[in-house]
Amino acid sequence: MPWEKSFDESDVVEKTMQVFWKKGYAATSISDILDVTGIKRGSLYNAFDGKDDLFMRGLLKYDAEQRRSMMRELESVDDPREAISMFFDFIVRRSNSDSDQKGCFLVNTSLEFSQHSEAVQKVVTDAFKEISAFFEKQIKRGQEGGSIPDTISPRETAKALVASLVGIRVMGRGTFGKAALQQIADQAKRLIA
Amino acid sequence: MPWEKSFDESDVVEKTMQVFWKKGYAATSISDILDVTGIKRGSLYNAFDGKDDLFMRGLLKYDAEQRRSMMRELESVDDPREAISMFFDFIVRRSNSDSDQKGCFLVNTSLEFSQHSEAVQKVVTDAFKEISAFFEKQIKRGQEGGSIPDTISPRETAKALVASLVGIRVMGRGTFGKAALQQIADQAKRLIA
DNA sequence: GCCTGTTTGGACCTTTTGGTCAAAAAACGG
DNA sequence: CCGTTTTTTGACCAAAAGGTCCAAACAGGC
Repeated sequence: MPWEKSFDESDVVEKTMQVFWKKGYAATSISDILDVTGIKRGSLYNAFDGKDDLFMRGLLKYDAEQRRSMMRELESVDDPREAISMFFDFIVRRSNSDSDQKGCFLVNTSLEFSQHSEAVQKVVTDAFKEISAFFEKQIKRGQEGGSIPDTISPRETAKALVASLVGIRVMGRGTFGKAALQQIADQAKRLIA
Repeated sequence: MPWEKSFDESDVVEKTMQVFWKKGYAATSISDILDVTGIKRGSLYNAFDGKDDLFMRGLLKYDAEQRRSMMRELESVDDPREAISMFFDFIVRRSNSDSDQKGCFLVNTSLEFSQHSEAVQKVVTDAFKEISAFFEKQIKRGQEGGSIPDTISPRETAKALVASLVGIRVMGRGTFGKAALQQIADQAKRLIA
């Protein structure tokens, strides 16, 4: 059994993810990836299947490390109102602390829609569905506990919260200033007030 | 004085706009534009400056014909609450009636952020600022007339409405179903209830 | 220290990219 | 019907795209 790779495979995926995240799929070239990873062409194609493969891996990594891990933390928050509130604050903080203003990789990808495979599209839509389901669950919990009014519709309000979240992610790429994002988040919370 | 162009220049811009709108800047090639317009390479470069120029013209056309013209109509609506409501319904209808699910050209462009010139970025940010200002104005009018509660902040609520709008436009590209968009819009309206 | 099987580097390939150019074609004034 | 002026056409270009390939470099087992 001879030899291990000299480069860290997951490190390459990480760096590749960053580029796709920032520039999008179409605007990112293999040369860009070579530059940022320091790896050589042959090594890349020896370890991965190509551009699509790299993109998918990056997207899955993002989904696991950013979205899923955050949601796992929030699942353990007792107060459902607080869980939703923290979700928004977390996203605002994330948006405002990224000097590259890359936004959300999932949102960005959802707008490159047509140029992606069904598999990629599924990752994105599933992610949004899960976020929506999370909000819905928390709203129901809040209604049971009496902290959220029974008059609102859990499912529809959940979708509205997702839309606000997406809006924050888009506007966070430069259209509005930093202060605005928190303001939007605070307004969105009024939907469950 | 000899000869007029055999092709309709504004027709070329229209068709070009549709392609950029649907596929984005990076994923659209000159050949795509040639195909969809039926024009030949030389003619294109004789009439326009290049890809960037075409993109800018398309974006300006969209802004004028879609966003500005809609807002002009809404300016003349008496009831401020109704004006805001109609804005959302209009966008929902537009999203749901587009079989290509192209979304909003301005929103799409705002996510291609980094690859565009300052001039393009300005068109986008100005558009959002104007929409926000429109909402703010209507909210203030509503408060003066008594149809919108004084307790809400006009400026911040306006921004939240913009974010919701953007969210609808993004989710309208395929993530959520058609019914969901109207539901989100209806929830967003609760911010001024 | 040599054989074995993998990784590496980079030359190379084809296709596509955005863009140029010169010759041919066409409408107008005279 | 002839020059002038502009559009049109398609060949052409250099650069960049994504991807392939193979000789050289390499770390194990024996």
